[in-house]
Amino acid sequence: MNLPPIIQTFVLHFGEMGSRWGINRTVGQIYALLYLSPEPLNADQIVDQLGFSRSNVAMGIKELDAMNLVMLRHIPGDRKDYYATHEEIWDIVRNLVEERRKREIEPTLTMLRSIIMETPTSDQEKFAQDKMNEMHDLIEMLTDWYKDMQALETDRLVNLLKMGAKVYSLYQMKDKLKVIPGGKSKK
Amino acid sequence: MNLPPIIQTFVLHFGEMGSRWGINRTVGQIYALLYLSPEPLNADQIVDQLGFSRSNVAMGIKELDAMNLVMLRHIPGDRKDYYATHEEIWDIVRNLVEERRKREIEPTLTMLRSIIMETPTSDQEKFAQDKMNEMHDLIEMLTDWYKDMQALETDRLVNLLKMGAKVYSLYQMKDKLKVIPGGKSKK
DNA sequence: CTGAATTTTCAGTATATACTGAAAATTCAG
DNA sequence: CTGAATTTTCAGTATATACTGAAAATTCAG
Repeated sequence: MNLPPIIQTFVLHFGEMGSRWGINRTVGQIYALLYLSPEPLNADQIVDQLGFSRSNVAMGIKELDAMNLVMLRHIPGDRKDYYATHEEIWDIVRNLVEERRKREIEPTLTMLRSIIMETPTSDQEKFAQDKMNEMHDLIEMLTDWYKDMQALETDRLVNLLKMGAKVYSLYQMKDKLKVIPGGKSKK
Repeated sequence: MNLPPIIQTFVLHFGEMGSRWGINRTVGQIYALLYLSPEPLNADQIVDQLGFSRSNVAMGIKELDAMNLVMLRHIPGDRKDYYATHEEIWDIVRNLVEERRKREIEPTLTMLRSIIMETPTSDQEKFAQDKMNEMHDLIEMLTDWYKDMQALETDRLVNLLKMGAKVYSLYQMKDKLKVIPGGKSKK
């Protein structure tokens, strides 16, 4: 690996972090490298900079592509495939959350729903079903909330997040409030 | 493994899901079993129901304990250690999020902060630092928001989440509103 | 259509992680 | 304090995952 120290630290960190996610070291490093690169990179450039085999890089790119984390780019007059990460960091976040939802939350909800349907044959099963039902409702509530947030435009979402819990005091006030016809919004 | 089918499906699912997290199959299954059990279980009971070795169970419990996902219980007149999950499902969620924050987010923030401090020695490093700075600010904003939410009582948090994006229209209205002295809150 | 450039696949191997059984350590009733 | 009950540790092994190099497949300039 032959990178400026600042970049190397970042790349190595994401390699390690990757394993806490489902993604392996190689994939984490490739992503980190692309994220920090001002220009799209081709597979050979990645090989040069990270030092693992060509085929490993190909597999890593394929995986990143399947997760929508990386975009294929072409440079006129060059047959090589170049890859880049999304420009806008909020697009990346939305994507990460969405991928997680698909891969982890949805299958769990499906499993829970099908089990909750079944008729329990013992007190033990009845108890277990009740617990699963509780879990199901909670997860569903969280994903519904998330879908709502996902639908907001980024700057609105940021506003809301920046308010944090302050929005709650507003919420509590709602019945004490009345629209003033001539009032001005901040915008 | 000798469990009622409903419970077995759930336990196996969490075993598989575990690997998408950082936790292994054994740990996932033990947790799922404890979650569905009306009573705390001891290591031997877990061995009987899940069918892996005593020592593996001991290690799994230790890991769950380190993550605060499991509580040690004692039954009068019995020397064995019994374990149970938290009763309140929101406690579980808060715990999971908190553990993740500690294990994934905090180290990343620390790394980013220390790199951002350094003086770039090239345009490439400058560019990389700018990207890291953007990432840092975004992560910090999200964790600040999360800390705010974590501090809310559960029922308030649930209210807020259930409102979803509707809270945003409230937020936009805030300058058009005025407190009506005699107004009644919902409570 | 040809063949050089490029990417992908895949069997084989290396590495990391999970799991076991036996032994050591700890706990506590008597 | 003793020793049976219980838990924990750990070296060895099994299993799963990551990685490589070579060969196959694909792409496209000429």
